[in-house]
Parts: sequence; structure tokens; C-alpha cells
Amino acid sequence: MTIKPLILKVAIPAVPFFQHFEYLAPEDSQNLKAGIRLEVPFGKTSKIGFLIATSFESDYPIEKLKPITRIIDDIPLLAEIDLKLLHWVAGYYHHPIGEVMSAAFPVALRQGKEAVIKKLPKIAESESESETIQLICNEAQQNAIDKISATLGKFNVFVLDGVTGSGKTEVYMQLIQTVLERNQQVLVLVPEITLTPQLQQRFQARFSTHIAISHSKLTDIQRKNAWLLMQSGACSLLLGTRSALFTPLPNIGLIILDEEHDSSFKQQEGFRFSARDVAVMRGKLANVPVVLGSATPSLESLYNVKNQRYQYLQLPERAGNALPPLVQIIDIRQQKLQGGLSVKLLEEITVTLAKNEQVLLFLNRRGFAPTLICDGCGWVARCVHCDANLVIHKNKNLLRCHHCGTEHQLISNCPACQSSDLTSLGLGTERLESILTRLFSNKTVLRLDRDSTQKKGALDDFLAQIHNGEADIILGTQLLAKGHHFPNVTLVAILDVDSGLFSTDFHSGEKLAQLIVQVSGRAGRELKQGKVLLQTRQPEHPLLIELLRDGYAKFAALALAEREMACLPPFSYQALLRAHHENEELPQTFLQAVAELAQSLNSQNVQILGAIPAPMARRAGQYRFQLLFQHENRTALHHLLHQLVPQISTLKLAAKVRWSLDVDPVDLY
DNA sequence: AGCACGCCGACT
DNA sequence: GTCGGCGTGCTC
Repeated sequence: MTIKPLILKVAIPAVPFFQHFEYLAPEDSQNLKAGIRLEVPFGKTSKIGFLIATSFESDYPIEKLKPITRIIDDIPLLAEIDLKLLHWVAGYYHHPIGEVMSAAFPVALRQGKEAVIKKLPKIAESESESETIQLICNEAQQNAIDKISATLGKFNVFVLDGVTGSGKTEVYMQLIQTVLERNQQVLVLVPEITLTPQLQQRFQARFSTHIAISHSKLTDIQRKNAWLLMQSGACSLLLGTRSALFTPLPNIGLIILDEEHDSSFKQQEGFRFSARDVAVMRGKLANVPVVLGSATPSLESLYNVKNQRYQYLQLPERAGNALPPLVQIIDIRQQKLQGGLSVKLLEEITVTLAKNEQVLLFLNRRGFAPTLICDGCGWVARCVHCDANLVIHKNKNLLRCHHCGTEHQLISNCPACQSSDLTSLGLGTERLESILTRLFSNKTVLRLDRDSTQKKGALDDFLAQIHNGEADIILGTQLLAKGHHFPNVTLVAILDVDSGLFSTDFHSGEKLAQLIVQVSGRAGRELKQGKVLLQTRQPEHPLLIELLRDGYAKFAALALAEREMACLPPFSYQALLRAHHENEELPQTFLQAVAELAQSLNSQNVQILGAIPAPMARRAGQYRFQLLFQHENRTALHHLLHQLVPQISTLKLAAKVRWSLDVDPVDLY
């Protein structure tokens, strides 16, 4: 009787294959468990792979199997439940298992580095400096805490709806305290790194336990340490961004995802997962509650509340705290604007500054002006690589493409007709800054955008200046909308809300409403009521009217009803297949071939729309096309994708074009 | 995605 | 004659 050799099923990263690969186990190997790392020969090279299963059966001719090179870990780094989640994720996003597994590990461990923490972190020892547990909570906070605490050890999703200053963080902290006392771990996810310092400080002041931090600005070794501290159970609290989601947590007790509506929870390249949606599945597999916090919950989450899949908890604004700001529309039709500012807005700015209060202005357009046009012949400065105009950056004396980064010297004569009558059309933050500096010459104007905050530490310096009262007018892009609260800002204005009302993407209304509410949270304090002004040429737009009259919740209900009528998500499910190549023909031909293949597999009437050019058809020299799949039934859509996606690579053009699948796309670009 | 093989052009 | 261009095919 021959002994069957042990077959190792290994996920290999950085290869576009959907399946695992099989290898022979060393003869003397004992007890090889799924979740360990292995080094394996792969073609002519060698790779670090992840063991996902062992078996005595092989899917592949056994004589062709190679033995592995070496075993890296004695003990699995991933537990069964982690592997289960990753398998679900690979299936849901129709993404290669090797890539998905790789996303679960910090870079240092992907490279095969030893799974050992070299330098142990200093554990905060003194309880003396700890923040004492607060103010009695108000009724709504206590209700939220009680409802969520009651479900510890069970899966439940809560939407915690609370505006700035409603005490969401206090609810989080009391829940965390309870879970830590049960000797369990907590995962807290936030959308961006800029938001972590404040939360981190409050957590550190409250909890005597070490807090592991994980986000992309840390070094590989720091992230490896944070990962291992949690994975080993040595640490109980993890605060991180999207990429921290897959960190193994052997004693997980609670997941909190703050600002759940924020689109940075959706990875926008490569493995395009939604950290929010995966967090919910993680909670389900682990039987723990998931708390989704936001002042402006996403329509998807509110829809799940309506369906009674999620539970809704509201925190009204606390008494004694800031009065809700007064939001007003300024109709700028037929109005003479001075640098994009209406007379009414200029008056309000003057009045606010006279009271020694600060003004915050939003303009979501970097640079001096978005268009350089010749008055002589109509020539416009265009990017040669993209379907886009070049943006004038006067400070740097450049014409710059915001899509591919191409730069040219700013010109003073038209290249087509040599005329010197070149006009800067439109308004960017740079231009607004110079106009405001001129109009309010005795005041300090501060511009915050990607250009002005590029230098390391520049953003922090600016924020400090604002807090110290060294700035009077603060203007900037959406960079300013998130997280930061400036107590002395009492006037906030969005100079151009129309761009958000016009977009072709059906998400844009929701995103604009969220921006307006988030921005409103920046205005006012205590007894000084803040004012929010919205300049628009669409003052009768139902979205604005509804939002201002009845608030975000009513707006969301209306927006959901519109989505339902149009059969758009969350009332249907979408997946977008994108392809690009420098040759215009290839991506279109490729997607047409995919569409045909899909149609031949399409037994349940999934809508297949395209191939059509992407909204920006050419970008960075690449022609971009897309194919949209949509169905009312998620299972029907995924059934088709499951059959289709692995077959795409058999198409000849699949190797030539760059293509990717985006399940539940959030922006259709 | 890498990496190697392989079959054609311009250079010492 | 050789170096090297990138088209095609393979990876357990």
C-alpha cells in the first residue's frame, strides 16, 4: 500500500490567478496548519505564499507538483475565522485569493520577515494621568450604550447617528471600556490618518491599556508590530484605517467604524473592497456587534435600518452645546460676483470679521483658475495626455494637469495665434486667496489645499495657527471638511454647490448633502450660533430645499425613494469592469468580448451596459472604457460574475489591456 | 504580474 | 556576426 503524499494548497500573492496552487509537503512535516506562511518555487522564481488548506487529494496532476522550499511559521498567523473571512471576501469581490490573503498581512510579513516583535512598546503605566470616566452621559448616549452592550457576544449592526458634539466618542469609549473589562479586543476604524491623532489622544487619556495604531503613514515595522500585538492577543485596542481591517483578533468583542459614510473606506484601486461592508461580515462571522457611526449615514446603511437589518440609534445634540447653525441659500443667478463671492457673502464676511470671529470658505478647485483661453482665437490649454484642460498655477508659474501631473511653463502668448490676450477663466483656491487678501488687506488669509500643505508638518502648522487665532479667513478644499473643529469659526460658506448638483454620478447628491452637513458642523460654538451660506444657481433644487427644510434624515428618505424609482443601489447591485490601454481600440474590443462572453452565461437577465467610454475617456495617455453589470438581485449578479470573471483571462486581449472589476462601485469614474 | 523564450532589425 | 526589441506563453 502506498502512502498518499500530503498536498499543500497555497495562495500566492502578486499573480492574477483566482485559484490557489498546490505543492508537496516535506516528508517529515507534521501538523502543517492553514494560516502559516511558506516559501515556494514559482516558475523560475520563488515566492512567499500562504497555506490555505491541506489535503490528500489533488486537483492537479500529482507528478507535476513541486515540493515547497521552506516553512516560515510554526504556528498559524491567521486563525480559521480569519481565513473564512478572506475566502468570503475573495468570492464577493471576485478577486484572486493570493491578493486578498496578501492584503491581510503587513508588508514586512508578506516579505517573509520573522513574525516576532523586535522592540516592545512602552506600556503606559501611570493611571494618575488617566482621564476619569465622565459627566454622566445623557439619556440618548446611555440608551445607545445600553442597547449595544446588551448585544455583546452576538452579531448586530448599529447605526449611531450623531452630529459633531453629540458625544459619539464618549459612547465609543464606554463601550470599549466594557469590552476591555471582558478581556476582549476592540477594532476601531477611521477613514483617514488626519483623524487619528485626536481620537488616539482621547483614547490614551482614558485607557491605561496600550493602543495599537495602524495606518499607511507608519513604517512597515511599526505596522508589523501593531499587527502582531493584536494577533498575539498582547494588545486589546486597535485604532486604524481601512488597511487595518484584516488584522487578526483572537478575542474580538466589538467593531466600531467611525464616519461610516466616508468614501475612503472603499479602496479605489487593485483590490477594491469596502472596509465598511467587510467589517459587517467580520462581525457576523465573529458574532460581535458592529457600530457604524456618522452624522450623515450612507443611504445604504439607512436602507438597512429601514429593512430592520441594522438598528438605528440617534444622539441628538446635547443641551448646553453649540446651537445648530443657520443654513441659508444665496441665489447667485444674475449677480455680479467679485472673485466668486456674492455681495451678500462679502457683507457676512465683513460682519463676522468685525466681531473677531473666523470665516471658513470652501472651494473645491485647486490652482489659480481651471482654464486658460485665448481671446484672439479661442484656443484653450489642454493636456495632451488627458481629456482635460490644464489648470493655471500662478504661484509656481505653471500649467498643470490635475489628472496625470503633466506640467508646462505658464505662457504669455497663444501658441495658435500668438495673441497676448490670454484670459484665466474661472476660480481656483489660489485666485480666491489673492482676491481675499486684497479685499481684506488688514486680515490674515490662510489657504489649505493639497498644494499648500504638501510640506511635511505644514497642515499641522496651519491648524495650530487657526486654533491660536492667527488666521481670520480660512479657505480651502474638502481637505477642511473632515474632522477638524474650529471653535471660533462662526461663518462657513460653500462657494459653488452647483458642481455637486450637476454630476452624472448618481451618488453625487448624497455626497453633496453629506458635505453640507459635515461642513455645517464646523460652524458655531456654545452660545454663538454659526451660519452656513450656500452659493448656488439652482436655489430651487429639491435636494437643497429638502435638506435645508427638514434636515439630513428627511433628505435621505427622499433620496432613497428616488433611487428606488430609478432602480439604483441600494435597490439594485452593480459591478463595474474597467479596462484601459494606450491604443484606443483595445479596451473597447476587449470589453465587447467580455460582454459577449457574459451574455452567453447570462441566465438570469443581468443588465450588461456597455462597453462605453469612461467619463474621462482618455487619461494619462490611456484610453479608458467600462462595462456595467446591474441586477436587482445580488445573488443573480454574483452568480454571473462568479462564472464570468475567471474566464476573462482566457480572452486574448486580457493579457494586453489593464482591467479590473469594481464590485459596489462608489464612483463610476 | 513576472520571467523566459524566440524571432526580426541596426550596430561593432 | 551579436545585442536587444517586445509578442507569446507559462507558472502548482
